[in-house]
Order: sequence, then C-alpha cells, then structure tokens
Amino acid sequence: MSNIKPEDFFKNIISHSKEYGFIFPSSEIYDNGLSAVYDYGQLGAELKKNIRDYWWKAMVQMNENIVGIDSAIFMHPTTWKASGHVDAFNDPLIDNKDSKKRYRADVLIEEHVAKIEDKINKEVEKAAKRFENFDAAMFKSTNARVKEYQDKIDAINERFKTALNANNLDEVKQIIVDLEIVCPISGTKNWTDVRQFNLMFNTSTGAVTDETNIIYLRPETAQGIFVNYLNVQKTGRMKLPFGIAQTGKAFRNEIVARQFIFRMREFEQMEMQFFVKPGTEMEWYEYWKQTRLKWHLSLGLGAEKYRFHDHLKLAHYANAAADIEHQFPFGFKELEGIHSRTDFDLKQHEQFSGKKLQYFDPELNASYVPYVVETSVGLDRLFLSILSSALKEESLEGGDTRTVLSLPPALAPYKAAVFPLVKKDGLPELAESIMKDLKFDFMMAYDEKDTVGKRYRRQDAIGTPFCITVDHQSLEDKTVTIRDRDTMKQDRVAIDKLHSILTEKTSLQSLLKTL
RNA sequence: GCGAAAGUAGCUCAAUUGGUAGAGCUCCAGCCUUCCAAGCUGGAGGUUGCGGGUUCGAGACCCGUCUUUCGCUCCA
Repeated sequence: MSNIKPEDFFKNIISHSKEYGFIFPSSEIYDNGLSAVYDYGQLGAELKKNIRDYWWKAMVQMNENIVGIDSAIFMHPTTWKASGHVDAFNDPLIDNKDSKKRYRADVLIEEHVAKIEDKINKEVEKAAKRFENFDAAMFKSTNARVKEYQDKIDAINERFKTALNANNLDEVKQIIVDLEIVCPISGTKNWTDVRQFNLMFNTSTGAVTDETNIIYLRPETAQGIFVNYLNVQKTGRMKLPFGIAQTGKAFRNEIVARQFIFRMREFEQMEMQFFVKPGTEMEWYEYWKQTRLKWHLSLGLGAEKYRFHDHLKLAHYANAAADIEHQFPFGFKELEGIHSRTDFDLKQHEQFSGKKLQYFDPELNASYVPYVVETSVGLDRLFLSILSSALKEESLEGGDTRTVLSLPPALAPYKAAVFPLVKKDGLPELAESIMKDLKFDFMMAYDEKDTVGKRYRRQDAIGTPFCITVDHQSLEDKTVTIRDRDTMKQDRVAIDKLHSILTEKTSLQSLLKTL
C-alpha cells in the first residue's frame, strides 16, 4: 500500500466502502446523492454501532461516576441564545466576483462608515490647529462639512439597521452598491448577492410557520447535557466530580462540507461533560486528555497516527482546549476535542432560564456552579480513521495480493464466518449447525459459494477476524480449523471450544481490559 | 462560494475525426473441487448523473444543472 498515493488511497477507501456496503451516498438514485450526506450500509451500520458501544462502555459502564443520557435533538430555542450559537453564526456574506474574495457585508459597511469618520477627525484636527481654546464637540455640532459627514453616517447606519432587522438582504446589497464600496483587492464593484450563512439548520413546530415557533436542529449534543445537569445530579444522587455522557446526531450547515464522511452536515457526536469543583479543572483536563488518548491507542491502529494539538486561540467558553488528531490519508486532522469549558455554559443557562444550576458541596457547606471538562469525539470521523487505517493491500508470497481490512476484532461487523470446505458429504449441515449455535452471541457469516480460498479473501475484505472451516475430519473428531485474518494461519480446534475462543478474541471486554 | 479535473454495469476502466455501448473483476444458477482469488458452462446487470440544444445520427460537441476529488475560502 505504500506505493499508493494518498489521494488515490482515499478514493480507494470510498470505493471500498461503497462496494462492500459500508457507506453509500445518501439518496444516490437522485442526482448521485445529496451533497455531503451519506448513509451507512449493512456493514457500516455494524461497525459504527460497535464503535459507539465501545465508547459507551468505556465511559459509562467502566466509570461509576459517569452516567449516560439521550436528550432530544429539538431543544428550546432559548438554549441556543444562551449557548451563543444564535449570535455567533448569523453573518451576511458577500463575494467579489473578480477577486473571488468573500467578505462580511456588515464589515464592509462598517469600514466604509469608519472612512467617513476619519474624514471628520481630519476636519477636527485641521480646525484644532487654527483655533485656540478649541471645543471639539462644539465644532462637530456646528461645522457644516462635519455635519454633512455625520448625517451621512447616521443615514447609512439607520438604513443598514432597518435592512438587517427586516432580514432584507437585497437592501443590504443595495447599500453596498449605493455607497460604491469597492473590493480592497480587485478594486471593482462587481459583487454577488448578499447571502445569510447560518450554522444552524432550522425548522418549525406546529402547522403554521412564523417567527415565533422556529426551532433549531442541535449543532452539538453538549447543550442537552447542560440543561439536564440538575435533573441527573439530583435523581442520580451524583457527587462532584461526575460526568454525563451522550451519543447522538448533530447538524451543522457547513458552507463547505468535504472529504467524504469527515465533514458532514449531519453527523454523530459522542460527548461527555465532566462536572468538577472550580479550581480542579486543569487536573481533570489533563486526566481526560490522557485517558482519551489511551482509549484511541487501544484500538491498535498505531501510536504514530495520533498526536495532541493544543489550541492557542481559545473559544469564548474555554480556558484550555486540545484536539486529539489522527493521521488520515489527507493529513493529521481533528478527531476528538478535550475542552475545559469553565462554568460558562451553566452560568449562561442560569441567566437565560432564571433557574439556579448549582451544586451544594457538603464539605464546604456552600453552593457553586461546577466547572466542566468536555470530551467530544465525532463518531463518523472515528469510523473513517479506523476504516482508513485498517484497509490494506498486502503483497503475498508468490506475487499475489490481497485486500484486507484489519479492523480491531471487537469492532468488526462479523466476528467469524463458517465455511464447509466442500458443498457436499454433509459438511454444509455441520457448518450450519455450528453457526446456529454461535449466532446467539456473535455476528456470524456463512458462505459455501466458490473455492474456500476465495471465501477467505471475501471475508478479509470486510474485516472478519476469523474463518471457521468444516472439513471431512470434522465429521470424525468434532474439530474444525480456525483461520486468523491477519496472519492467515490456521489452528485445528474442538468445535465446543469455538465459543470461548471467539469470546476471548472478539469481545469488547478484551478491549476494555486494556484501558 | 470561486477555480481546476472528473462522472459510462456493484467496482476499475475502454469505446478512431460524432456512426450498432464493451472488457476485466464482482454478482447469480449449475458443474468440478480435501484449505488461501483469477477451472468449466450458462445468466443477470446501462435511458452513458440529470435536463435542454446542435446534427440524418451524440457517451463524445454546446448550454444549464447535480454529484465527487483537489486547491483556495470557510469551519465560535
């Protein structure tokens, strides 16, 4: 695989995903799909479910002080005012067709206003030199030229405010045209229409659509945890420090969604908000950085494929933030974020809801708003990181090649496949009975078509870690061969040992024990 | 969003200057087979992404549109 170029390798992953039923473009029969939306197929759904289960068990089952919830995608609209999402992502944008540069329309207009203000200041400076005992305020309110400038500014601001409040984007563009604002780079006035880019998708409740019942699709799952913080703390009798975990869909109206399932408009997050005593957040921040990295390393995809990236520029809610990055075929990219969110979110929700979201600390005999350390990982990105690391073209002795998906066995869609060596002499019947016993506890595949070598290759390509083959000896001594996907080596084992072998090698328990 | 390239069977790709849409692999039904793809026979699968246009005739040329990849841009 080393001689495959990264971009070709990436295309290889996309076609492999499609060919074997991991990922399909959404609504593909119409126009080749909906942009940047993908569906998980029969194998993809299994793999994704197993990844999610592993995360959930590592977080919730293995930590007595972490509990899981499942909050709704729809939330009260005020939630997003409190979180800052409504204000932060409502920018009117405009492009210059010649320079291809994009600007915020409001910034262009503000800059134009600032230029006029400069002119006023120059008039004031000039006048200040001419007169002693100069009164700037008096000058501004009486000088005809300055008053003209100021009237212009007021008119622009008033017109812009009206246009924005009416959400009249055509008028915003008309302002830019009327003011003859030019692009600083191309110097031309060749503008596109003004468009509103909002990060959040919205819809409305009830049959009648109006401003009052607009409702957003959540852009992150975290807020569902924050608004339930007190419910969980009280009903679960949780003591600090404790965590609330959740997995679920989130929606972001990305301007550009790209790179297969790496950046999608509809995606799944796995988040855990850890509530701690103020002042201890940096210890926990470090703890969760290391704990989460260990979790990723336990997948065995290679330690060199992971690294931390500490944020220098912090979001408004954070006092420390780092990403765990993974080396994708297109470079190191963010996989998981660990953020120290302070008490920003809970304080905001206190303020907007008017409800206290505090914790009574019996040791201090005092109440306070806890600090929060967040771990937030994209399930789809995790899926892509595992798939792209696992997919290999191997050269075998004799010049053969094989395609093998070296998934961590505990995450593989099928844990084992059962084959009769030949399709006669009672071998299929024995193979089917073995499979029927095992499928109560394991996802099993069965295949009797084509030569056994071909069947091994088919299972290699979808990541099945073990192939169990029934041969003529099996009829005599109740043993079968079990073949390892990665080494291609076979062992002969008793049929009644299969269950314990598969449990040991393919259960999530084996992974959890490494943490 | 801009620019470049691309879109033909499930996958990878062909199809002389515009002239009957093909191959390999895959898949399905059989045959043959005592352990690592590529043995035999037969079969399925396509309004060439979609919609217009030019032409006697378009997979190919023109326009629009959708989708993908790459580069910018964006991503509190």
